[in-house]
Amino acid sequence: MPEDKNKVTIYDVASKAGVAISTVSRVLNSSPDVSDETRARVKRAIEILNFSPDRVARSLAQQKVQTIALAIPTFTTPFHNELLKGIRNCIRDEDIDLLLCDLGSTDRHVKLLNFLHRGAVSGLLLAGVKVTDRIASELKTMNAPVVVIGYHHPNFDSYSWDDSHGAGLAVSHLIERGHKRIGLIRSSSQSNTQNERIAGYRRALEAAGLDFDESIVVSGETAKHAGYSEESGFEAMKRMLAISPRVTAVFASSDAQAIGAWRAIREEGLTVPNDIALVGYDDVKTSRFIGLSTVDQHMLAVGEKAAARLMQRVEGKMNEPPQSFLERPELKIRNSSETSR
Amino acid sequence: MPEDKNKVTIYDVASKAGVAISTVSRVLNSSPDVSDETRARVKRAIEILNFSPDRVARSLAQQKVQTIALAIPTFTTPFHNELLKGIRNCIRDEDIDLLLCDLGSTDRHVKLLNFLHRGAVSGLLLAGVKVTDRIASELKTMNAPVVVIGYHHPNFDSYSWDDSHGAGLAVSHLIERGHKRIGLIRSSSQSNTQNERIAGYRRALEAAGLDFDESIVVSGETAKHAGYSEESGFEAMKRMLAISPRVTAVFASSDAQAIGAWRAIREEGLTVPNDIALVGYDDVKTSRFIGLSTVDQHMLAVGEKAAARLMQRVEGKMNEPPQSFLERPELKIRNSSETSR
DNA sequence: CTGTTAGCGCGTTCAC
DNA sequence: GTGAACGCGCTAACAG
Repeated sequence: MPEDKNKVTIYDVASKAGVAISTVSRVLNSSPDVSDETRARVKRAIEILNFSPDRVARSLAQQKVQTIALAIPTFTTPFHNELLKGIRNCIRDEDIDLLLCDLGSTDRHVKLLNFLHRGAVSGLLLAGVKVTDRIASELKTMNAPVVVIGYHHPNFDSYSWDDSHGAGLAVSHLIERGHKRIGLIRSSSQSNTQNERIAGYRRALEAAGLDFDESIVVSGETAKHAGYSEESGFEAMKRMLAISPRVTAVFASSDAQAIGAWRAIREEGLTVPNDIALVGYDDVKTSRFIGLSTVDQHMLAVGEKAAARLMQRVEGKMNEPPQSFLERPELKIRNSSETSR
Repeated sequence: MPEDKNKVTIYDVASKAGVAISTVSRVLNSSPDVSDETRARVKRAIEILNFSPDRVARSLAQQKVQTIALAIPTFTTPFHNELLKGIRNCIRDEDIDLLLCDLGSTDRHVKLLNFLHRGAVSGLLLAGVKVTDRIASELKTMNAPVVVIGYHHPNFDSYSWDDSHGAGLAVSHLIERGHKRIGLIRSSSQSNTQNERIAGYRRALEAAGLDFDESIVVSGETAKHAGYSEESGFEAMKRMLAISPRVTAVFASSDAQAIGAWRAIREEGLTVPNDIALVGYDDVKTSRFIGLSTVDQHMLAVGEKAAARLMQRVEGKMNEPPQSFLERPELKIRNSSETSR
C-alpha cells in the first residue's frame, strides 16, 4: 500500500510561517480575522511547502464532504450520457467531485443500499430507479439531500418526464403525415413509463378517430434491458410485419428498439421512411442516418437542473418542500417529408 | 446544510453491547480475535441501532480511501464510454467507489492539478491526457498509484494502442480491395497519435508500391476537438474531393470525422461505399448504418485491464516496475464487398 | 480475548 | 489578531 511519508500538514505550515495552526486554518478558510501581513506569510509558507489540506481530515472535522453521487443503473447509453454531461456542466466549476455508483442491471436495490450505507456523499442523484418504500426510508436515514430522476416520489425532489405527452407527439406527428396504421413497439415488461407511452399513443389515435388495434402493439421476446433492447426491437418489428403488413408507421419506445426495427424493416426489403416511417423515443445519435424522427427528452437539461437543485439543497440555500418537475419531451423532426405518406 | 443529529457511532454500539469501542471496531473489521458470543452481541447492537461506520472517519484513521478516480477530458463519446464500462466491470464487486474527474476540453492541466491537489483517492486512472513533466511530477507527489491510458510514460503503468498498426490495417484493407488512391483525413493539430497514424498509412501505401501523395492528406479547419470533430471531417472531405476527385477510398482518423466525411460525400451526390469506401478509427456505433469499416480499439478491454492493474497496485499486491502495454487495434469489417472496388 | 489510549489532519471554540 | 486545547469517528498498538 502506498505509504504516505513526510506528508505536509498544517503544523508544518504553521511552524514554517511562525504562527499557530489555527491561524493557518483561518487563511485556509479565508477568514477575515487575520492581518494581511500574517496572511501573506502563511500563504507563502503554503506555497513553498506545496501544502494542500487533507480532504478527508477536513471532511471529518467539518462533518461534511464535497462530493455528490450519481446512482444509475447504467451509464453507457447516449441517454444516460447526456444526463452525465448535464451534471458535469453544473458542477464543473465547483470544488465538488462526482461519485459514480453503477447500480448494475441486477440486484440494483442491494447495490444502492450498500452504497448509501457507505454514506460518504453530501448529496445524491438517483436516476432510473423506482423509489420503493424501502429505498425511500433508507434514503431518509442517510440524511443528505436526494434528487430523483426519472421517477416520482412525494418525499423527494424529482425530475421526470411526461411520457404520455411524448408518445402523443410522436403519434400525432405520424397521423398528421397521413398515416393510418401506426404500430407501437413496447417493452416486454410492465412499467409506469411503458403504460404512459401506450396511453399517449392510444389517446392520440383516438383523438384522430383511428382505432386502437392491440395486434400492432408488440414487444420482442428478448428480455435484455427489459425489452428496450435493439434485439427486442428487431424481433418486435419482424413480428409486426408478419401480423400486419399494412403498417405504414411505427413508434418505438426506445432508441435501441428503433434501431432494431430499422434493421428488421431493411431486412424485409423495405425502406425507412419510404415504406415505413419510424419515430423513436430518446435522442438517437444514429437517427439522422436512418431517417428517424425522435422524441427527445433533453436529458442534458434534466441533468443540469437536477444537479443544480441538489447543490442548492446541499448548500442549505433551499428549504422548500420537495417538488416534482415534469419535463416535456419534444419531437425532433429530421425531415418532415421523410415521415409523410 | 444537513445537520447530522443523533448520529449513531461506535460508542453507542459499544455501550449498547456492553463492550469497548475497540471491540466494536474489531467486529467491524472482522478480526478473528473476538469471541463468537461477543461478536454476536455486537452485531445485534449494530443491527438494532442501524449503525454503519463513518467512511470519512475510517479513511482518516486508516489513512486511505476506498476510492479510485478516472480523470478524462470527456466521457461523452462512445469511445470513452466503453472505457468506463470496462472500469466499472472491474470494480463492480469491490467495495470501491469511482470518482469521475472531467478535465474539460480547455485548461485540462489546471483541472487535473486541482483534482490531484484535493487528493482524496487511492488510485488514479488518467486517460487521454499527455503526461507532461509537470503532470508527472505532480502525479508522483500524490503518492498514489497511477495508470495512464492512451499515452506512454516511463514512470507509470500505461495502456496505449498501436496507432500506426491500426492505420496500417485500415489502409492495407483498402489496398487489398483494389483501391489505389486512398485519402487520409487527419487532425488539424500535431500529436503523437496523429503522427503514428500517418506513419502507418504511409508505410502501408509504400509497401504496396503506391505513392504517398500529401495532397490527399487533409484536415478540416474547425479547431474543435483538435480537428477530430465531425465538422472537421466534413470540411476535410469537401476539400479532398475538390482537390482530387479521383479518390476512391478514405481513412478517417476518428469516428466523428468519418461521420462528417460521410455527410460530405453524400452531399456531393456520391455514396459510401460504392463511390468512396470509408474506414474510420474507433468503434463507431453508426458505422453499420453508413457502411463503414472501423478500426476498433477495444476500449472496454483496455478499461478492464487498466483498472485491474490499478487495483493491484492500490492493494499493494504488485510492485513490479511500471510497465507499458501496447494494445493492438483490430479491423472490424462490416461487409467486405462494401469496401471493394 | 478485551479494554485503554494515543493519534489521523483539520476545524473550532475559548482565553490571551 | 492569535494561540492552546479539544473534538470529529474510527483504527491501531499496547496493556491486561
